[in-house]
Amino acid sequence: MRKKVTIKDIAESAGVSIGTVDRVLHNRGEVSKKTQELVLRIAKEKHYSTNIFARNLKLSKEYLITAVVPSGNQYWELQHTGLQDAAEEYKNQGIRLTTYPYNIYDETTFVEQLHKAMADKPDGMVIAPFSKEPTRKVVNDLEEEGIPYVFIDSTMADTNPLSFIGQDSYQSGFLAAKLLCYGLQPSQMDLRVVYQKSDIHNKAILDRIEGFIQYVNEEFEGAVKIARYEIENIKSLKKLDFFTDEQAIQLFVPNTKAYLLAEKLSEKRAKKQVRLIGYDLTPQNSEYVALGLIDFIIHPKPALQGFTGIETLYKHLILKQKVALEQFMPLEIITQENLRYYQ
Amino acid sequence: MRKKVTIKDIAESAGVSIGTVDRVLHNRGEVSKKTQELVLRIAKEKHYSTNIFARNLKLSKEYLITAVVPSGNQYWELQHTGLQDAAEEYKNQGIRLTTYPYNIYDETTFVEQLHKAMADKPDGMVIAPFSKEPTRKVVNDLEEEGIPYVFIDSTMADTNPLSFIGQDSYQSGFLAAKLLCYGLQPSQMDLRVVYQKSDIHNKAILDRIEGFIQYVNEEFEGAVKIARYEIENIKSLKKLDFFTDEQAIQLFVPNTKAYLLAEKLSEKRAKKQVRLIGYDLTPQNSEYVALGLIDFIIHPKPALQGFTGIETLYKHLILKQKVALEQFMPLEIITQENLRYYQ
DNA sequence: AAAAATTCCGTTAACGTTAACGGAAAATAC
DNA sequence: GTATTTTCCGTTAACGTTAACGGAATTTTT
Repeated sequence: MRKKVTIKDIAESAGVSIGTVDRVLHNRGEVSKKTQELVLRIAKEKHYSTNIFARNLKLSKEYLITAVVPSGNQYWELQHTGLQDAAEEYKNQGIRLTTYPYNIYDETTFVEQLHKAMADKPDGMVIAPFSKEPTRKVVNDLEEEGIPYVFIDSTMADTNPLSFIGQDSYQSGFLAAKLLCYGLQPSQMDLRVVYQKSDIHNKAILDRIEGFIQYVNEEFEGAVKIARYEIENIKSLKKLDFFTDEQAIQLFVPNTKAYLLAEKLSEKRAKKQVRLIGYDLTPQNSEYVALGLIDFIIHPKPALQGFTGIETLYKHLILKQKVALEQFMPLEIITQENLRYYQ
Repeated sequence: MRKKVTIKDIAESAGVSIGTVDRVLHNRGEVSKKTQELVLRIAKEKHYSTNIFARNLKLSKEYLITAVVPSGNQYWELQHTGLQDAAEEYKNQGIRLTTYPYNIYDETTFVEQLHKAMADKPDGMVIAPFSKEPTRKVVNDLEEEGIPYVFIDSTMADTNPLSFIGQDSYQSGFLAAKLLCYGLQPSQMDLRVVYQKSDIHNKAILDRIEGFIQYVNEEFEGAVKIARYEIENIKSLKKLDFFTDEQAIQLFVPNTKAYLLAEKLSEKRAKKQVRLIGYDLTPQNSEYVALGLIDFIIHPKPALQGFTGIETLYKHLILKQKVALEQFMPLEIITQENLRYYQ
C-alpha cells in the first residue's frame, strides 16, 4: 500500500513489458492503442509517479540555463548573486548556468547577449526583459522549440513564460503612499513623485508610480494632488527647490536615487518637515537611512529574485514539478531601526 | 573537466576498487590507514561530490518526519497547511510526514504528543516548543540518537536544533513602534501595549513587546512613556476605557486579539484619534482592517514557516545540504489597501 | 609448526528508469 | 504464392551508489 509503484508493477498488471510501459509513459509511439489505454489506466489507478532519482540517474543530463540579466548597479549585481547561489546549490543536481550580462543603457548589448544565450542551445532561460521587440522574437523561437523560460524583474504581455518572478511593484507603490500619508490631514499633504525621464521605459518603476497614485486617488478621492517631477537627469535635480519654504512635503522616489534627494535635504537641514521614501538597499541609500533622512526604503529582494529564477527552472526541468505562474517577492521595509539586520 | 567525478574515477586513480572507496567515504572501517588517506586526498583533489540521484535511488529510503505543532486557531492551522504542502511537494522524494497536533492551553497534550512523535522513531522532527522541560528532555534524546530536529515559531536556549524557523519577533515589535509613532511629536504620543496574562508564556509575544519598547526608548530616550495593560482575559477588556476622552492614543496589540480593541473602537466611533497595530491575518482582524479600524496587521507568514520546516529537513536528510541555523520569515505588512491580495 | 583469527580489499547484485536493439507477427507489396 | 514493409513488443545494458559477501594475505594463538 505505502510502497512506491514502479513501472515494473504496472507492466505486470498490464501483462506487458516495462519497455512498453515506458513507451506509453513517454508517448514514444510504437504501441497499439489498446495497450496504451490499458497502461495509462493502470498507471492512474495505482497513482504512479516516476522516481525522480532513477530518472535523473539514468539521464544524467546536464541542463544548461542561460541568463540574460543586466549588470552595472547594485540591484543587478544582487540578482547575479542570487543566480550564482542557486547555480551552486543545484549544480550537483545537473544544473549549469551561463550568464550573459547586458548594459541597461544600451539596447544593442541586450540583443547581442540574447542571441549569444540562444546560440548555446540552452535547456532553459532566465530573461530580464529590456525592450519588447527583441524579447518577443527570442521568446517566439524558444516557444517553438519548447524551451522553457522565466522572466525576472519584469514581465511582458502576450508571452508564455514558465513563470514570472518579480516584485509586486504596484502594491509597493500603494504601500509607499500609505506610509507617506499616514497620520496626516489632507491639508498637510504635499505629495511629490520624483523620477528620471529614462525611468519611463522601466515597467517596475511605472507600476510603482501607478500604485502610488491609485492609493491617493482611492483614499482621498481627488482631494489631494500629486506633483510629478520627471527630471531629465541627475543634474536637473539641482534645479529643484523643494526645501526652500517651511511647508511639509512628502517625497516618493520610485527609482533607486532617493539618496540624491536626501543629500539635498541634508544641506538644507529641513528634515522635520519632509518625508522621504525610496527603493533599493544601495550603500548610498543605506547611508541616508542611517542618518534618518530617508524614512523608508522598500527592498525588492533582488538576490531572492535571481535565486528563484534558477530554482523555478530546476523544479520544472529536473523535478518535473508544477510551478507558479507568478512569484512575487515579499516587500521588505527598511528603516533606520532595522537597517542593521540587512548589512 | 566538466564531467562529473564518480567513485569509479577515484577508485581507478587510487588503484583500488570502488568498494574500498565507498568504505572510506562512509568511514565504514576495514581500510588501512594508508589507502584511506590516499582515497580521501584524491577525492578532494578531484572535487568529488556524491551523485544524490544514485545515492537516493540505491537507498530508496523513506524518511519519516514527525511534527509536534499546536492546532486550534488559524495561525496554527496555516502552519499545518504549510507542513502538508511541503510534505506533498517532497513525498515522491522520500519524505513522509505524520503530525501530532496539541492544544496550546494544555501542556499535557504537548507532552503526550511529543512522546507519540518520538515513539515513531522518526528520521527528523519539527517541533513548536511549548514548555521548556518536556522539550528539553525530548531534545536530549534526539541529540543522543543523532536525529535532527527543527524548531518552528519559537526556539529554546541551550539546545542544538538543525535550524530555527520563525518570525523575527523583536524586529516586528520595532517596526510596529516605528509605525505607531511615525509623524507624531512626542507630546502627541500616548503608547499603550495591550496583551493577555497568558501571553507571558509566549516567547514570540514577549519579544515583540521588547522590540517595541526598545524602539521607543532608543528613539525618544525616555521622553515617551509606554503604558502596559496585562489583562486577565478577554472579559477584563471591557473594563478598559481607552476611548472616553478626546486625546490621541496609539495601541499595540502584540497578540492576535487586535480585533477586540477594534470592536470597542467601533462602538465609540473614536477612530480619528487612535492608531492600532496588531498581528495575524485572522478573519476577525481582516474585518477590522477592511473597516479601517486596524491600521496595520503584521503577518508572520505561518504557512511559510511550516513549509520551511519540512523543506529544511528535506535538504538535510536527502540532499545532505548545509542549512541556515536561523531562518526568519519576511514580515508582511497588511493594510486596508493591500488586504485584498491576501484573501 | 599448524590452526585460528584478523585485517584488508575486490566482486557483485541490486535500486527504477531509459532507450537502443532486435525480432516475431501482421499487413502490404510484388 | 513469396518478399518486403510496418506494427508492435520484449530484452537488455547502462546510470552511480551502496553494502553484503567472500576471500586472499597477514597476524595471532595454540
